[in-house]
Amino acid sequence: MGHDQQPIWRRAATHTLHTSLILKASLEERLHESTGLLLADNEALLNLAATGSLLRMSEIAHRLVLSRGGTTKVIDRIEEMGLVERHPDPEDRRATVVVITSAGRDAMAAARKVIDATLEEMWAAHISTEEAELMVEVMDRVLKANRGELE
Amino acid sequence: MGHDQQPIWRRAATHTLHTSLILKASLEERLHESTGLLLADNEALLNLAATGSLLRMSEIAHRLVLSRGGTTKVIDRIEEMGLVERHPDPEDRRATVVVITSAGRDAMAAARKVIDATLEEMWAAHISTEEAELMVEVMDRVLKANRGELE
DNA sequence: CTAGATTACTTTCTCAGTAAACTATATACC
DNA sequence: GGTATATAGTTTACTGAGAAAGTAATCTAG
Repeated sequence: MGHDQQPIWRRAATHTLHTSLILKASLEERLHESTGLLLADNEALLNLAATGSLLRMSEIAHRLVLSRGGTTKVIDRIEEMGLVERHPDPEDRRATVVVITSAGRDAMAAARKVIDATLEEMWAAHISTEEAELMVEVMDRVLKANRGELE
Repeated sequence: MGHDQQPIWRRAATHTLHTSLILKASLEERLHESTGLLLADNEALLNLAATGSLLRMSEIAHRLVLSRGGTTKVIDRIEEMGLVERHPDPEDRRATVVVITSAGRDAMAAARKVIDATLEEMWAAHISTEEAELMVEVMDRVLKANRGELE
């Protein structure tokens, strides 16, 4: 019943975790349904586009906070769809560089539309600009403080 | 590099999602390592303890935002550990009620310690009381607005 | 009172992701 | 230069969770 007064920070954490769970699931579902992409696929494309279109596998793994094996599968998946290409790195023959294709850029744009529409409906519509600014600040602080927790 | 000015609400969403991802992974890892429980197992115990120690499978599924099949497995797991017991519901023989055992209450207390320690270190230490209060309010608003997104 | 629909739970199949073993290349030390 | 160690990526075995089919019990209509 309502008689357990929880510390405010625990309530903040559980509410945030729970909201993220629901939001992420909805994003994943709508994105997958309309583009065939998973959120991780889209993240990979976004990172590629934001960095001169070219990244090593290990750098992608790091940016997506994903294991190396998991990254192999993400790239397998979107390479199969023609959204990226793998090329050997001439400077280090152990490495593979991944390059986004123009189909990849198109897919990314389509994904952005779906994600933004969902985010506006489920998230932005209920949060003021000031609140959003504070959330960015706070989340950024927490993130920086825990950098290295998950490498 | 930094020339893509994103809308603040998208940045708020991605930061929140990313922070939640890291926090949840750390919680899961530390909890599992020190008690053998998964977060979902702990959630099930918490819900049982908070409601007279007794719930139906379907009610647990609903509270954990988990599929029915997933719930069967959560309860299988913690029943195996002796933390809960399944009993037939005398009022409806299709149903199963789950009851927390005293070992379950002990496990719950141990889990709370680990979780709170982690939360204090990774979360509470970097957020003020006012910020936490605002986060609860905002997350609650978003949650309520999207009630029913994921049933 | 009994045939069909619904509800509660479990089982099976599949999938995304991790961890550890494996292959190939690169670097360090002697 | 040659052996040991480290690094990049892939492969394999496993795990947690979802979806759909399966089983059993209950409810509803006629």
